[in-house]
Amino acid sequence: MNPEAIKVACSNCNLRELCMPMGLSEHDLERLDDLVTTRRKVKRGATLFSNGEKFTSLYAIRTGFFKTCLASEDGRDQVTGFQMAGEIIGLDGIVNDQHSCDAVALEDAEVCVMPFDRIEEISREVTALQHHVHKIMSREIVREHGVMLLLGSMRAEERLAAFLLNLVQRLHSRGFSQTELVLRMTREEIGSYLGLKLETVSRTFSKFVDDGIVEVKQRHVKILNIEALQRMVNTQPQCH
Amino acid sequence: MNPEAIKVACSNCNLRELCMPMGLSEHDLERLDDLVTTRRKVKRGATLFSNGEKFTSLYAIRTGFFKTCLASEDGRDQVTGFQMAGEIIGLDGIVNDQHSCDAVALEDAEVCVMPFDRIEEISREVTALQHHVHKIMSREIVREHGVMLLLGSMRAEERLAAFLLNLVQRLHSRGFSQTELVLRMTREEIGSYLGLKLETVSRTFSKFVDDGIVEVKQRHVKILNIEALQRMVNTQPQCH
DNA sequence: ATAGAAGTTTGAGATGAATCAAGGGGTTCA
DNA sequence: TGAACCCCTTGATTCATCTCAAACTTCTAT
Repeated sequence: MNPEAIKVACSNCNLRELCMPMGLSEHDLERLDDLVTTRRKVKRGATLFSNGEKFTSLYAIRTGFFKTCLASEDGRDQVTGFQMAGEIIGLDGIVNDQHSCDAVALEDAEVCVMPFDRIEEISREVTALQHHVHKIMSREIVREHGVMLLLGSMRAEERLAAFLLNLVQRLHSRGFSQTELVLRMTREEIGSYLGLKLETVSRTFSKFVDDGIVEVKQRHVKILNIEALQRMVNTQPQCH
Repeated sequence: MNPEAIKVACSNCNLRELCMPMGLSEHDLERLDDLVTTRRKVKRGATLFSNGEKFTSLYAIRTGFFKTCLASEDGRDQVTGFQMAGEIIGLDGIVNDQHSCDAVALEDAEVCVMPFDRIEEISREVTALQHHVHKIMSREIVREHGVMLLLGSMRAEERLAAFLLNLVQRLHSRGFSQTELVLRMTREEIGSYLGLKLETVSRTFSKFVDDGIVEVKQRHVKILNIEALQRMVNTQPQCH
């Protein structure tokens, strides 16, 4: 076993509690170590995969930050998600053996390449992995339900509040601050995700600042009143 | 083998090309027949499962029509999808072992109950089933991407056009007309799905009628100009 | 260092959809 | 068969967000 292999091994990875190995026993974990054949670095702005490309693998993000986006021929564009360390991307490619969106690195990143036929192979033998793969896909479905709720029924402030809470919660579970975050994406990308124009995102940030709910210095955001954000998301504007 | 068993068997089901058995060989198909333990009838207006309920099974729709919807405590409500014969519902429940949305029958319906632990068990032995389950989940993820694009970037007319085209296409692949359909849901439910108010849905239908694109008699819709609908969906409104 | 590009903020005005309101039509169930 | 209820349509008005525009800030690359 060469040093690189040790470095790569899922069983030694500090993301194992969040990522593919989650919930696996010591013994099962060893089986996972032959799953990740290679790692791949992706420079900021580069794509990990893009629409139409042949699907071969899922990717576990080791470091960095991605967006996935749909771009239809006619110029419509929709960011469908932002992904950070420990999260799995590429699930969209399974159904048609080709990817149906683009995955773009928003900062220099590194991913673990997991060939999907290997995942299916090992899943047949390791029940815990099989179940975990199902959970990962189900989680993505449930996440998207939440985005549909956001896009279908929330107003600009509520959307941005939900977005910030979601980001900060995911960062927190990775050991980062519960109140401070650095946005890796532009206002336009936030807007695309939230179904808003970049000007509206900017104005809404400004309003939050005026209301003393957050501090914003460019992409650095400090949440001063997390309850206010939670109230916005959880409280349907009252009928009268 | 009793007559009921024969009637239930996936291998004899006329939906097998659309549903769980899709792509399975004769031989593999036999294994599926012990998957569906029971069937369940659901009256119009009744729920197949609801938010918070323990997850045990996926359901294949044999007859009838469902909506799935998210209802948050504060009264927000979002229809996340409409499902028809041959489609699988319940995938949302896998991740947390409990359902995270409600599935409501919009007309009297019958579903095949597929215990999920049995699915996982058979999947380990029947590669084709394993792969098909993955595809079903991936397809749902991709479908939801499409809804996000719709909710995030389309205008009312475009949303309704996309909705009608999607419905009619799915009905067509089930042997129904390519141009006529009966809506099983109210304007309000359409609106909830499309992120619009019911009045807007109604007005948009009226506009389509005025433009000679469809005929509408209550819930009966006849598409007169399918190209016009397609153009609406595929053409980004021009900047000037 | 500096120029240019990219990203952000803010203002003013336009607009599409929501809201409020009322009336009509179907469906369902007693 | 009739009546209540639900659903749908349409009009008038309001409002949130978009669009257009301009200026400013920060990053990037030479």
